[in-house]
Amino acid sequence: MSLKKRINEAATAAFVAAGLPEDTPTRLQWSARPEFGDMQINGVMGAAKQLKQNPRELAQKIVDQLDLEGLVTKAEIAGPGFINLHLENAAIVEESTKLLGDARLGLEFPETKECVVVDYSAPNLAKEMHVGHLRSTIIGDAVCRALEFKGHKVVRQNHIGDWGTQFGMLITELQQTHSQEELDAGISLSDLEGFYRKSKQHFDADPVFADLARTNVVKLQSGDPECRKLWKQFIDESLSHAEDIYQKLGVLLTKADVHGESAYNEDLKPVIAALVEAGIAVEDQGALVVYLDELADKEGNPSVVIVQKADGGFLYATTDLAAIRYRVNQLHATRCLYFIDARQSLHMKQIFVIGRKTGWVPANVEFEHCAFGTMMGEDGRPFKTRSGETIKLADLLDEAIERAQAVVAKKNPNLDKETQLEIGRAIGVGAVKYADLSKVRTNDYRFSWEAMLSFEGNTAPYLQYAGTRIHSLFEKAGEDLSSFSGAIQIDQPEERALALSIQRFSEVVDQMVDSTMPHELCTYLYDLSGKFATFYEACPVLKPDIEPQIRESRLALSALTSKTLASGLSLLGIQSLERM
RNA sequence: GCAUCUGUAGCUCAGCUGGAUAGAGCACCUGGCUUCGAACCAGGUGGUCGGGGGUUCGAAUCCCUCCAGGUGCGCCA
Repeated sequence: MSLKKRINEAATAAFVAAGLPEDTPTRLQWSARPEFGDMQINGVMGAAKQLKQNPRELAQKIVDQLDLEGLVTKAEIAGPGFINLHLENAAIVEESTKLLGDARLGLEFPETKECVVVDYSAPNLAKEMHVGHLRSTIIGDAVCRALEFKGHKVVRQNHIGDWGTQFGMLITELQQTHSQEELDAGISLSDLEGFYRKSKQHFDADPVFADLARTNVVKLQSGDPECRKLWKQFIDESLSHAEDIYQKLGVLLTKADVHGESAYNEDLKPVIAALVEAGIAVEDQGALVVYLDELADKEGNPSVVIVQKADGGFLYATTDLAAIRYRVNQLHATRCLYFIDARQSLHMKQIFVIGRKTGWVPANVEFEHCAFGTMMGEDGRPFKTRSGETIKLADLLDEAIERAQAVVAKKNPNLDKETQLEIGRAIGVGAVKYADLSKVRTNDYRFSWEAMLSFEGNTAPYLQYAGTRIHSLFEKAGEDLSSFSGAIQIDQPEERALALSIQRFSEVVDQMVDSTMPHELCTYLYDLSGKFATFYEACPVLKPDIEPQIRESRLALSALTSKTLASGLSLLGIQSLERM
């Protein structure tokens, strides 16, 4: 159990002993300022208010009951009723030593293991992946990693857009640009984006083409073998492009995680039938719609969802409902996360409400829309090229990598070319991912090459750099970083601050697993790296006049920092480096 | 019109379920490399937390209202 949890248990016990109900929040937190000690209990004032007691007197009663022998040197009452705690160095040492030998760095396994279905990335396969897919892919992936590390079962779902009217257009384009022999042999498209553009142009300009396209949609959806074959080829081709991107990004999605819109085709009619039978969907102007009083506005107008078009066609609401059933019934989800653009908030709410109304979603299964904002360019408007086109993800990553490689070549010209390129990749990709992950995901975020690759402040390179310094330290010391263990002692304030920062890792991961907000981990890792930089500056390790036990202790603290940093980065899907 | 999100230092952003004197980075200024990696560190300048009310021991945080901006809103996904 972590230091904080142990102290919190003691605080709760003292609350109870002082006559407070067991569920009174202690509001134990790390102190905002050093003069307030290491931790502070803030819950006394609130409790005193409820019981109409004098907060300082209540605080005194609690302090009298507080049994923190061996953990805390003093507990003092301050201000209107804060209790400030000063931790015992020995306790910090003991806890740090434990963490050094613990691969999970203090993170406990969950009381109940959940099955978390995570919907993320979900590119539309009609087009090439662009920057709009980046946030879902990166943030979703990081949350999956954290959930798995915590010990939950994670089922990734790449809900790709592989079904819909535009595929009729694409199939027709394929037929017109490829001979039958080529089509039989299997297609290869180097420029998916251009291919889509051309087919769209033909569709708009050529009525004959457009008719063929519409016919092909119908044929495709009714299972025509030739259309299905071409469609399948196009999907495979398009998917392999996406997989190249995943590979480059270091994202864990594979083909096995793909479960696209087309997979729900068979269940669309049953979904509609069930909605109608339950009286939830009703006819309106030829279409089938669902009215939701649960989402009515202030005047009482219900929210409306169309689940089937007047022409009998289905919409993405229908597909999403089928996906809900699949995730609950087939995947046995206990928690479902959707990493989808914030602009779809209303849609997601509607789908979830319908899932509850129909009883498809049991009360004990959670559904959460993990929304994120739009990626903006440096001008504060949606991120586009100068000519107004969306930016391909492949191009964005290539540019990031090139820029990073240039910096590596400049900063560290001694490295051989191959290593420079390798490191540049890790830094460039890491910088792009971290820039995104480190912002609160629900807000729009401004993409800036300058801020991202200046490598200063709260950036991936800063964290990676901290890691390389530790590797370098161990190399110089002639010790093995990964297996190092040594007695820790705490004398200097910088050592103490570093050790305390390390204690927080497990609670931050817990917090991130709960909130699905990776920026919380980023903020923490940046703080940790900063604490290390300060320590590294103030506390020499290998200098000749350093006593052996100090050297050992500082090496141990460094090794522990390295472990924590590397674990944190890996949860974010960012590579740690030994040199850069 | 309705719904929803946002407004914090010149810029980019944190601020956890209300907690003490609102924090970082960039930029700017002052220091620190003949020995552990200076892609770094120490320090400084800089804020009516959009405006106004309210709730209370205490508000950037909760409630109301106004202002400004973004996004969404029945047959695309």
